Amino acid sequence: MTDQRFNPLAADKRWQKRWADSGVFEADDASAKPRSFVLEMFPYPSGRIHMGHVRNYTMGDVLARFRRMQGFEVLHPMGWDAFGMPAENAAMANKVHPGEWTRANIATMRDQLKTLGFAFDWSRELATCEPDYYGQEQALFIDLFEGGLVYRKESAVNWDPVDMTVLANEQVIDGKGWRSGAPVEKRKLSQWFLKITDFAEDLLSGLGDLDKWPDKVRLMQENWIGKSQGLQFQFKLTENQKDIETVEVFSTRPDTIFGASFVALSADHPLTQQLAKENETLAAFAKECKAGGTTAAELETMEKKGFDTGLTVAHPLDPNWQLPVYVANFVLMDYGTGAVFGVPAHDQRDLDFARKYDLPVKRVISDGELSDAEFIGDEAYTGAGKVVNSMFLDGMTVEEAEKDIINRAESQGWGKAQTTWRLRDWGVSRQRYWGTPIPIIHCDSCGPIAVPKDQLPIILPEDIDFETPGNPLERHATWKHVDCPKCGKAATRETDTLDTFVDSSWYFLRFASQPDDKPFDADVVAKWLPVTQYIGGVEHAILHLLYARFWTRALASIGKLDFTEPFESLFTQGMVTHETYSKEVDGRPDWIFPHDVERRDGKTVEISSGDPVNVGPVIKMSKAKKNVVDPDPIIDQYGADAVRFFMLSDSPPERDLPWSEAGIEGSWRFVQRLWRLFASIAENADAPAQEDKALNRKLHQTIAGVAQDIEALSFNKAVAKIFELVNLIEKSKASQDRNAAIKTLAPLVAPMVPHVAEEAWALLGESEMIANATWPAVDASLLVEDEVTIAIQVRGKLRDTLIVAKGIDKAAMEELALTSEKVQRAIDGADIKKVIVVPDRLVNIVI
RNA sequence: GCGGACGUGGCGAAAUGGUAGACGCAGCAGACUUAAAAUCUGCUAUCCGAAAUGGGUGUGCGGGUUCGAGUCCCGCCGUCCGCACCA
Repeated sequence: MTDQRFNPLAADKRWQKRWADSGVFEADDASAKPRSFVLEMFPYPSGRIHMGHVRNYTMGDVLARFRRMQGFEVLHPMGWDAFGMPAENAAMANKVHPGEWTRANIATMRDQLKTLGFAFDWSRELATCEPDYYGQEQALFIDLFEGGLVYRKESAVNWDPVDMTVLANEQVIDGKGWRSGAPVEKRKLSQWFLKITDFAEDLLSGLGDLDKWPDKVRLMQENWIGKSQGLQFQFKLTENQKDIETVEVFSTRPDTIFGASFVALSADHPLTQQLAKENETLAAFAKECKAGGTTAAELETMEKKGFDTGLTVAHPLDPNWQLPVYVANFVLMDYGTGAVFGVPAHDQRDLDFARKYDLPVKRVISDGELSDAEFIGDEAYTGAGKVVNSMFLDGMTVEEAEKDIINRAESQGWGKAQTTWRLRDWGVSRQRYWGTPIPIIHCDSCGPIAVPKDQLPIILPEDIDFETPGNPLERHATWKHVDCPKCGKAATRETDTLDTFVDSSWYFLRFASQPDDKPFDADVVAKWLPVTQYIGGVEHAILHLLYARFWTRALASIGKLDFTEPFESLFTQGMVTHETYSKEVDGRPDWIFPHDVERRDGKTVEISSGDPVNVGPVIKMSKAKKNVVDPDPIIDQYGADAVRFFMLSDSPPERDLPWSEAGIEGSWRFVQRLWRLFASIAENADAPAQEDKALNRKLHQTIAGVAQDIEALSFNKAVAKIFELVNLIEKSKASQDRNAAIKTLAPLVAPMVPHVAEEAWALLGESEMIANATWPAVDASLLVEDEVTIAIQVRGKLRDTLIVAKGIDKAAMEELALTSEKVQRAIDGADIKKVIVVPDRLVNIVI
């Protein structure tokens, strides 16, 4: 006698233990089977798992289990992206050591993941904050350093002048430090950079081969890398400024050179700095440009301001034409040459600037509709057209003029074709404790030198304090004081740590192979990599994915790997979103968890205090804004399978999923429905051998359809197909065909709801675990229908539907359509002009 | 500001340019039950209509291409993601 209901409380634990004890999900490096490396982006151990994690890992798990059933040797690992700022914030707020906090979070989250029954190979678990990981990362850094891919340069950071500390962009709110509230300044520090720009061309062209990546991600990366070709040339100053005679500019639109009305310099430009020494107002303006944060969004949305230096330059094609030279806050020293020429008629930013400082606006590109003297109002014309008002360029298209002017500049020797990139080198220095120490020693005599590899790992000191802001490594009494490994004199360690994006740029290699004495074994890595299917949030579309692609190339370039693309196929899932709730405290929002909020009398209030709360927009779940939902109580109530199934149903996986509790009940009922079906076989053991052809057909269509949908990660469609099958099975009369369909259903649902599937498999007398079962075979002859329903339209409007034999000829379809009473009524005696017949689909009668 | 996406019933959604709303949730009505839960059956875009295998409207808004547009093109609006020190 079987239980009427499936009891997940007992069953989940039992099967999770059996999977763990038997080691079924441990990947075998030596396997002869075809391989599949299924990887979900590893989580930051922020404290507890939230629904976004559950969605991400459920998707990967379904694919991993499905691939195993198809006969692949599957690598499906899990680990922890364990360095980062929140641990330091926790240390400051709660006086707990970042390591202790992080490791406790990992333990909690590991337990939570285990209750969901994911088919992870836990034997390969890793955490980036442990010396056995970051020590190997230090070795890789040294390899890159010795390979000439690491260098040091000055770069600006957000500086909090009150807390005397470097702030992350996230910690700058409206231009002020998040703790101190003091206006943030830009400060230059000497920092470590990786030469990602050496690979710009290759990272760009490599996108062309990533045909299993979403187009949108490739496009975003392409735009980010931002290759542009243009003209670089010099404007001669009409009066020399000491040793500076020219201003070098770069433009992607040299065709508009006759529309130039000013030259603008960055505040950091050498000429600006020289002039500022003797001009206090300019010095003050340059300083003002340094105020505020460092983000692109901030730079581009701030008010465009300029300072007239009083200098002029000569136009390269007309020595009598002089242009004023401004210093402008929107010109970046990092891009191009740090100086531009402004063409107000054809660039919005330049136009805003020209209107503000009353500079000439001369149209040099015309779309042909208007006269040459056409007016430019508040909108720059950035479209295509013919060149006008430009002497020898007149009448050319934009493209022709670009080519012509570049050829002319090169042959006359005043400029040259130049390719520039938006992509900048990767600054990896962080002035923080909780990260990988950069393995460099600074010696007064020898300069910065790499730590010898036999002295790795350089371990973070444990005895640190967060009482005072700033980098604890810098303040530590002894840690940084070492002898120079080269000359033996007293020297100091680098106290910057690595950007955590470095940690996530090679963890997939370490999952494939984790020897004690080196970062990875290239031969073993070659067996698993590239990652067959990578799954993660679209918010990583640019930075993480680009850095990982770069890191793989960098290692390949120094002979450590023999492939360049780490991720063969990429899927960017949508985020699980939720409203945010907050109360205002000291003018800043104090975030509140959804479970601490309820609706009372149409108002949203905090449960504990009854205070009304601000209801914010529906955005991705994040610990920072506390709009997270914890899966634990839901798993306790409904079991892992219902939670997993719910994450897969309904919403297409690439779309955002607004969290709602309502649907979980439905998933719970479905799990119970499955269980009753499985149990019903035993009760119908002596079922008659009646044929149910419709059911068999549906079964095989479902096997094929679900496999296709899982491969495309369209889980919501697979779920819908399973519902249709289950609906049909339930309507089917008890028979052997019905029993056979139910038995085949078990492996079909096993990747999604593995616990109830295992339980059913055992109930149906199987001794082997369903985790080791194979995917059911499809009888192709049952896939094709022999009848189809066709639509009959009159002037594109549906008037009737007919059931016809599949594959009947066009003439027969047309004849049938015309005999329909409803169609005749719709035609109402009018002349038939045309009849369109689409075989097995529809007939459209045009009158 | 720049780059990328998304927008279809009360809700999550489906639909190689070819019957819009499959499938699920919620809801309503009924069956079973002393009762409830669970389960089962039916209905459920919207308007007109007592109803109809009656008709009109309908995929964010405005145009266009096509025999035919949720799908393709142009222009808007709204929302979300990223913007290099959040991960």
